[in-house]
Amino acid sequence: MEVIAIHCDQCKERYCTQQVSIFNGLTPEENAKIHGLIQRLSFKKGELLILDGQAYDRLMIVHGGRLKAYRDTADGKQQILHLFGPGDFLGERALFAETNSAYTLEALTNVAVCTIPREAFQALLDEHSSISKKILETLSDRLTHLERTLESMGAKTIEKRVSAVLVDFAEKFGKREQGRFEVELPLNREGIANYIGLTRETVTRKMKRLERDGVIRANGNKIIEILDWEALQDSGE
Amino acid sequence: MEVIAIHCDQCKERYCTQQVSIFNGLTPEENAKIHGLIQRLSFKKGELLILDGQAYDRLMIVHGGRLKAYRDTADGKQQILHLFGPGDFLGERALFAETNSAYTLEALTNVAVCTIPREAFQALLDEHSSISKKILETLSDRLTHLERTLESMGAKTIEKRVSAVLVDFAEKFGKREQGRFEVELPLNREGIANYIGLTRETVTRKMKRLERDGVIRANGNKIIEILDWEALQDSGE
DNA sequence: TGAAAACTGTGATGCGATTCACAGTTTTTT
DNA sequence: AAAAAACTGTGAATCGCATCACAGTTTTCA
Repeated sequence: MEVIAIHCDQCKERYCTQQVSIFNGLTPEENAKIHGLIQRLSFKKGELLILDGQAYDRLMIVHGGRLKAYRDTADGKQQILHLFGPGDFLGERALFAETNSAYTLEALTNVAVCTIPREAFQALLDEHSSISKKILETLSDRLTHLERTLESMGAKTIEKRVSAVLVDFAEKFGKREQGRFEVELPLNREGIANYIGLTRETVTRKMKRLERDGVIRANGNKIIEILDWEALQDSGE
Repeated sequence: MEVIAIHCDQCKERYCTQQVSIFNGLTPEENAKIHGLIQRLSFKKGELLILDGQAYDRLMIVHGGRLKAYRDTADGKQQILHLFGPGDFLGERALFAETNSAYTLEALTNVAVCTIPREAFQALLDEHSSISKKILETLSDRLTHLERTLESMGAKTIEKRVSAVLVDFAEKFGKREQGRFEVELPLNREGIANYIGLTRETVTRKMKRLERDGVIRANGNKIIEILDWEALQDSGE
């Protein structure tokens, strides 16, 4: 897979600055100014946006689509570290030092992103403390989330790990539709396995069991309906 | 165990503001002003500073000693999430919202801490963007660290997990002395097990094996000497 | 729409971490 | 310095996840 950047012309219509919470509360002039600093890019499903270890010095904001951040491990697997969706940003590490990326970033769907160079963004931070605060808040949330993930990996039984990741996906990617709560899974079974440190087969078996127990219902491979939210959460605590 | 706060009179002499990187680069007047906002406390080994779920609205900066942050899990174990030492801060979540603590905080040694109320600290952030940046940087580092931990928990073999945590401790708590590199372990075997999601016995066995292989040497229960840094790191990647 | 590709489900087997129990050692306390 | 408390080491049995292999199903793409 190659790293290809395609300029996204449709994106010009809707500014990231209006879609992304870290830029909330800015004046129209400020918005316009920031808009001038932004480069908009789009990528096709499967493309790699950043490679592990590659130099990287921009803040990236996800406009639309889904991304996964992962590292290849010694035994040939991927450890998935984060999933990103619309409104999420990444690359904040690059804001403080000349660092290389700590992971590979892959498009799970077609995606549109906005990027801002380090210098420009640092200037923004100095001028607008509200942006700093938003970013602090987001990083703090991400830490909390990672802590929860870590907790579920360390102390929970395997069943609970699977339940926990489904709850996780449900909160981020699920939606209520005609009374049913459906989640379009951002990863296939193997991806889920790589996310929570299990094998594909084990994830399959545990999810099947949840289905047999009436906790979830599969609708094809990618969509699950959550039937017994309670049971899913309980087994996660 | 009770939550007891003892005022630390010796601490008055040395200000946190001079010891902690987030306050670097401030003028003496600024320092004095911040100093007025700070409450200094000390705790004895084993005391609980904050309980999981308890309301908490201050930023806490570790002046001296070691702390662990953990959550009790359903199966009666502790999942240790962070270890804190001098210069570390915590409670940043409280800066953005009325949240309750996400974990219990316990003193591993006698500790001295400084705390700043939310409002005062928010005002500081507005006035000094350098502080914001330092905190952003620290949170970003903590995320990176947590990502590494997560990776090691998900994809590495158990041996590698143990090696990885020892490297981790060595970087944070180790020191070179007369040519030997010694680490005073911040946790006992059970604590290490709770940190990396294994059992006490397994940690014991893996560490014994590392000792047999000449990678480390135990000096009592609490201190290990690292003999083959290379081997320890390699098995961590 | 139909063929190809990707993904999922499931049985059998083995390995290795957990569990349990208790002896041995280190550390703390007085 | 002695006694108590806390922690560590180790064997044996068990349980559960990983592995391997392959059939079945879903999704993709022409």
